[in-house]
Amino acid sequence: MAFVNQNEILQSLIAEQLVSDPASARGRLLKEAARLFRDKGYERTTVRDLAAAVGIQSGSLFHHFRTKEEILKAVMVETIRLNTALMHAAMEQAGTLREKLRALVRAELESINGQTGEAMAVLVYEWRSLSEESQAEVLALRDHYEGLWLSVLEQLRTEGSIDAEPFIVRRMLTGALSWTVTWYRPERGGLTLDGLTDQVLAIMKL
Amino acid sequence: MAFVNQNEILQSLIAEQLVSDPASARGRLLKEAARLFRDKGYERTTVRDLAAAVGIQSGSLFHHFRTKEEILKAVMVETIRLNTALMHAAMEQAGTLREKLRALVRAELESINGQTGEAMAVLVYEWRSLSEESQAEVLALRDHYEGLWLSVLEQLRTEGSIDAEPFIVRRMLTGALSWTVTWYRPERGGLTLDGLTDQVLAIMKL
DNA sequence: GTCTATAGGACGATAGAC
DNA sequence: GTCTATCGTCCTATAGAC
Repeated sequence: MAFVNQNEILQSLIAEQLVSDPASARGRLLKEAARLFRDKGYERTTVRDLAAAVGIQSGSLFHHFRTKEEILKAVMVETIRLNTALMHAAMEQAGTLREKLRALVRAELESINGQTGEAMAVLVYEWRSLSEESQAEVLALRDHYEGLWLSVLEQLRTEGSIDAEPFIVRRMLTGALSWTVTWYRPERGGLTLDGLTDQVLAIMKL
Repeated sequence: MAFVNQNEILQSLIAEQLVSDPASARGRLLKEAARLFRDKGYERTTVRDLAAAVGIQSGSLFHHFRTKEEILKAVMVETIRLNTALMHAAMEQAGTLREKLRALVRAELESINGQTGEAMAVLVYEWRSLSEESQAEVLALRDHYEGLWLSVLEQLRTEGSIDAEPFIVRRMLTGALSWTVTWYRPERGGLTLDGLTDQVLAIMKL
């Protein structure tokens, strides 16, 4: 990951209009929305809270988004787009299969506990707040992301490096890694993101 | 687990008034509340929904519980009490350390995906809906439960059977196992609870 | 693109009869 | 212990001026 220019990836996604520029009005609102949705939950966050966080009145919000739910959906969609691109880049730099798996674990831990952590938590905890139609759209985006994982795990299975079913391994890892957001505090405690990645791989029979 | 009489444990907890009798008015309400809170979320579940689920009017609810939040707290408290007792019994029947770990994994998967699954999901996903004072009370109860896990994992570490830090292994397992509620469907697919337990242990380096 | 003002409805909780 | 009726509050979203 140290050799991937994460900012270059972000800039190219902004240029393609796949994610909002964090400096734009829309981008700033989505950033604040992610924080509020994670901290208070989607239902307990009011449009007044959202508007106040970017310094406007609640009525003005509806000039940018038609409904409150559209804001939640935008947070999720842009987060998946960004993280899929980051993960793809991280994996391509890895050589062996084992290194690829490590790169995936490291990148997902970084997504969950780094800059996009608030939005990733929203993706997990506020899933039910999304309408069924929106859920279907977001799920379609996730398929690419999950495909990266499954491809690596299936190859590890084929060469005999893992015993369990690849899709089950992926689901267990999804739960284990996303749960870190509830307890991992890099600032106090001394465990770095690389150290945490080491621990995950030390638990696994590889 | 096959030799533990789960119903006997439940009956003794009812006798000690640590959990409500599922046949009582209070017990039936808590069961319906767990289902509604899991399906729609705490915030989106109204007191009118809760009352309708047990066939009374919304005003009548407040004869049994002072506030809506008190219902959420009761669901969580009684669920932890029951599952701590079940897990304790499951572990005592196991011989070796490795068998104890398997018993813990099996028991937690059963809590999450069996009868108390709805309430266990509420415990994870609706945690933020609880006031800070209530959170502290429920956390105190969880300490016993977590102590059972840590004791086994630390012994496994001492004998060299696991490489990673016990408390990190437990947290990864918490995430992985609780996440199964989002995808594991025993009815279709053929994977039994024992099969799922096998997969979890097959992923781990033991 | 932001403001003020408010429509229109849903919510948690209470009061008092039975 | 349940009912009916309703209070007071908060919510999302809209309307129209600037």
